[in-house]
Amino acid sequence: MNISAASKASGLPVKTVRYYADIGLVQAPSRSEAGYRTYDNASVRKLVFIRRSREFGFTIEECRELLGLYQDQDRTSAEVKRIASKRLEEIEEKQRELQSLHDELAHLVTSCRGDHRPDCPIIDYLG
Amino acid sequence: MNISAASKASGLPVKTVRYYADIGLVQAPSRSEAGYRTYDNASVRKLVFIRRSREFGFTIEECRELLGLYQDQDRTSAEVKRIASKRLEEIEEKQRELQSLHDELAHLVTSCRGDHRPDCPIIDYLG
DNA sequence: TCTTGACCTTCCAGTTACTGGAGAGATTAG
DNA sequence: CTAATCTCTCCAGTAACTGGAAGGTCAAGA
Repeated sequence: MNISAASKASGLPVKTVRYYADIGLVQAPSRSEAGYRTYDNASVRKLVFIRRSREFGFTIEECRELLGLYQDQDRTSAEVKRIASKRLEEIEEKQRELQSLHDELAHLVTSCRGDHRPDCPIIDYLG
Repeated sequence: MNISAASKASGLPVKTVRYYADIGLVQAPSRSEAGYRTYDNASVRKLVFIRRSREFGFTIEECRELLGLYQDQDRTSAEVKRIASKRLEEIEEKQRELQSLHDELAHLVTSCRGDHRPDCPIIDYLG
């Protein structure tokens, strides 16, 4: 499999596939005689694993940890759960932030007439 | 006012106050004989305006626009409302994303026993 | 007067996780 | 044989700062 096939199979852009090997997140792939990267199904599975982890918002370093656990037959589910719970708390924290931001901004937007005149509660609030 | 006083008064780090002038978001402040930046109340008000706008998640470019409107006596509230509504929609979009992420991850975390064994629905889901 | 410590300056580099593009070699279809 | 498509490496840019080094300035106290 050349890189574009691995890209399609994994759902990651070609550039990103290269990048993940550059930073050592995945093993550097073997090369063809011409120097082309070649991928097998196992590599693609790891790339998919990373893509899904990234979609959950895990950082690259967390993906590194998770991938390590994925490949470790002696892992404990406690370790995985710890990392996932941490991410879950971050998500919840972000949700709380966004909620209060939303409420405040929604209130301002509602109370702004949005006409040709300069009076504006949004500007007043910010200034 | 020297930069650290302006920093305290505006609630922005010293580095950020300098940065905002470097990128032309605010006017370059006047300098003392020794080359120290000097700030007045009007500058501080603008910095506060930017800080609040940033807290709402407006980008620097949006802050530039908003600050322009803030200082424009001939602005229309419609223009301000347009920018704020756009941001509000982004927040709502992000909230929806986070909500589905949250639900999925919370479900996985709940169903993971988190013990010493390797079996883990989180890892299974990612892989 | 000297010194110490807190400020201030500029400039450069690093952060996160990619993404875009240039220039050049390889491969494949027609 | 040629044109299109891949692939390679390397460099730079993104957003919005943040950290740190090297060095100048200022005010207070001994």
